[in-house]
Amino acid sequence: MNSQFDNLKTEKKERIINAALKEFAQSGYEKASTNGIIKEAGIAKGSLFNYFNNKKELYLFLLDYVTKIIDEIYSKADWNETDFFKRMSQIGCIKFEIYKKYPQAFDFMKRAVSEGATEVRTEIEALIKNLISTGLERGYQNIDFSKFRTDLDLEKVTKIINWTALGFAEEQRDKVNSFQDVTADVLDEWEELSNILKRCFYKQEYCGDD
Amino acid sequence: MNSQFDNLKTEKKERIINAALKEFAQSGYEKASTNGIIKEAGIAKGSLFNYFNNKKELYLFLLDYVTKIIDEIYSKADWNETDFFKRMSQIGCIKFEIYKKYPQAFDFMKRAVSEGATEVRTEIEALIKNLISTGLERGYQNIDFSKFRTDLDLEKVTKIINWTALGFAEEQRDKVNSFQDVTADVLDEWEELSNILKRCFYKQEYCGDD
Amino acid sequence: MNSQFDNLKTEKKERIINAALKEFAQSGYEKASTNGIIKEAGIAKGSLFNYFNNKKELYLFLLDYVTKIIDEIYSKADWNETDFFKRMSQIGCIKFEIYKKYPQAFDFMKRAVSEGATEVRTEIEALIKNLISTGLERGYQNIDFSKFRTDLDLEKVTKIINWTALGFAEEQRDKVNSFQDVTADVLDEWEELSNILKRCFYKQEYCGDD
Amino acid sequence: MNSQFDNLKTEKKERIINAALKEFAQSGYEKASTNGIIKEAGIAKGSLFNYFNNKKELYLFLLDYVTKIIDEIYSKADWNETDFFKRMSQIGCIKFEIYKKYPQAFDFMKRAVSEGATEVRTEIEALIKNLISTGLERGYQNIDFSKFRTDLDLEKVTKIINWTALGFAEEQRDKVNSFQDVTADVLDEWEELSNILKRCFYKQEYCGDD
DNA sequence: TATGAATGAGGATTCATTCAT
DNA sequence: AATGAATGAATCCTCATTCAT
Repeated sequence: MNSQFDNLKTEKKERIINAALKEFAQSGYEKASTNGIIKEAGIAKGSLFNYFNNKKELYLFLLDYVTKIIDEIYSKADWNETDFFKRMSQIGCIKFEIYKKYPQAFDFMKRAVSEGATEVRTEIEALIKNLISTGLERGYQNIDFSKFRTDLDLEKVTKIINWTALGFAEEQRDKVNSFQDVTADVLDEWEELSNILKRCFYKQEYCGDD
Repeated sequence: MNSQFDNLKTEKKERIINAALKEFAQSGYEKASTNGIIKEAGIAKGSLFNYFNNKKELYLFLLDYVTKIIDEIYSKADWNETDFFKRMSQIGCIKFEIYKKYPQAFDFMKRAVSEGATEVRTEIEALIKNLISTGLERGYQNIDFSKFRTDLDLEKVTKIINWTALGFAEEQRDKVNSFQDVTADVLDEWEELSNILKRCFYKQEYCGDD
Repeated sequence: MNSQFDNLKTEKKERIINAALKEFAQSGYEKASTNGIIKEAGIAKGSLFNYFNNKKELYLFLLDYVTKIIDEIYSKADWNETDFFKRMSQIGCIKFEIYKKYPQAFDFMKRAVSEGATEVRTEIEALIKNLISTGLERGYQNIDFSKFRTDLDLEKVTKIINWTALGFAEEQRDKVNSFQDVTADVLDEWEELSNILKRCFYKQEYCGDD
Repeated sequence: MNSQFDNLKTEKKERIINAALKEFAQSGYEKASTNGIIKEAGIAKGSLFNYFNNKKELYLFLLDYVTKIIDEIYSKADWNETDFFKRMSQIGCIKFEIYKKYPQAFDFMKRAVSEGATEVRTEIEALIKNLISTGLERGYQNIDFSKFRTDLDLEKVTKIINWTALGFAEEQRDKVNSFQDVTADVLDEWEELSNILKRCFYKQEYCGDD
């Protein structure tokens, strides 16, 4: 079980976690090599299987680990900000900060989303579903929806905005591939998109560009 | 070569193609088992390698096969329709029709897009690049962009619409997972989204829900 | 059986024989590909197995074929020449002539001698033994052994000469590898070796260099 | 690498080495079956590939192994012996002793010399070239060539003697095939050949049969 | 008689997992 | 608790041989 793994020194634990995240992120579940992990982590073959009974258990542990990191995003957000677009920008920035801190975790998660291995797909999908639902729930907390035009279906409008944000994020990710160089440019471009959306979906008095 | 495969009876060819599409869609390139394919297709171990010299060649053949199916979409579209949203609906419907005819091909393509295997990634990326460029080119052919508001950046606006369409399609796919039962409902829902977008992005005189 | 093969047109027979000789010479028994043979010969897969029940039978047929070619060597020699060294030179020259006519047969034979495949080794060894014994028997026919010194064991002396000839031939083969460019030089060098041997093993009155 | 293999118990290492030598000697590089080796050695399928990454590496290891055995021959010879024939006899005897100790190694080497597999041919040829050059160099070390007649080309004379020795060795090997029973007889026969050669090639004062 | 598609045993190699130390 | 050698099922692929046409 994990009790044995938990009792390890923090440094060793991190070494193992990072080695495993990296390997799974690079190669996907099935192709990831336990040999690669133990080599990178500098531990013995048997040890890995002492800590985690098998590959799947290790993968699921990591899935749980990154979930906690994602939770960090939400715990850091300023839930008093009531403007929908400002909240989105804020969360985007925090995501980015955390990415710089735990890059492997993000690469792992990115890979997990498109993971095809039947052995773990179910768990990943459940996690994603959960993440999305609680994410939306928390993401919409304290938002002042009264700024939106009342002649448009609010649910649909927020969907359009979310899809736009998602599409934009995807586009940026494809463009940079490693989040190293992105900063102000990306934010500026998002600002422009935000303004278009605001002008369309907000009541006229809230359309100011600030 | 494929000459031997081409000479097979249509029924057998389809059995093999579908078995392979299914296996690759489920497991990805590397983990897909040729054993699984021949078992599902009901052919002998060696036969598959008579038809295709190796796994990669088989995969590339399938990639070509689905490309042709995608081309079918465009060849069936009415390129005289100048309204952006009507064109999108039309292509969406055709896509859907073809999906019902070749469901595995779509799952295969979906998987291919996020395929990580280095052995075939180059080919996939080339194909995608080609698909996107000719796709956009053809997709925007004859569109009357003068209907759009001139005070908004047209490029960004079309991006928002495309992301919305993509996000909506994804949502529907996740919802139904097998496209068996969806029809009018989906179209109605898209119509509603379309109307919101039209009201926001078209000049006022074109916002009629026609 | 071979009756079916025998009834083939000469041209086709030769095409098949040469293709097979070439393939076996290049790749050895086990690694030789029946596919390679039928492709080179321009016949159908099944045909080869109509003519010869299996790979081994084909190989054995070729072994027999080249044996007949070797017999040609002896049938062409001038058996009235009684000088041991002149006879050797003569046979060497004839060998060389025939090599130029049937190069594949020689390459095949060369490869056969060092063939390791257990499936055919027995037959090859029997053939070689037979070739050597009848070869020696015929090679020594009509030779005037009275020219040799009587104080040396004749059997041993002829052995030494044969080993020298063999060693020399081997050396030349390694040097040229394809018998294309060898001619006078080789003969001259052999002449020199012959003279040394003559001076040692012939009675003094026969040591003249011609 | 070989570190894992090196750490094995001597008995197991020898079992594997001998099994592999035997298989490669019998079947040649390409046709040699790793299955055959592991079966003969009594180890698991995967183990062989733990010790040696692949077939080629195993083969190259064996090539190195037999080279060391050959070096043993030279390290045991008495390099103060200046008589050419005595030196040859001596090395011949040592070779024979070692053959009795490592029969498979000799069969392996014999096969290697005529190995056709392109995958290992380069390495074999390099080894042979090295073996021959250092072999000749060491073999002729301290030899008193002044014993030879000066009216004969020394280079050619030594060649004749070497070819004779080689031919004789080959003859003996073919005769006994397992070297179990040969001893004094062979030496006696070689002595007789030596005497003939000495009487022909040495200056008269050194022809004593001692 | 000639064909070539179909077969399947066998090839080398990989890798998660076990277990004696 | 930690180790790493041993395992063997599963991987893709080859090829001599068969057999229906």
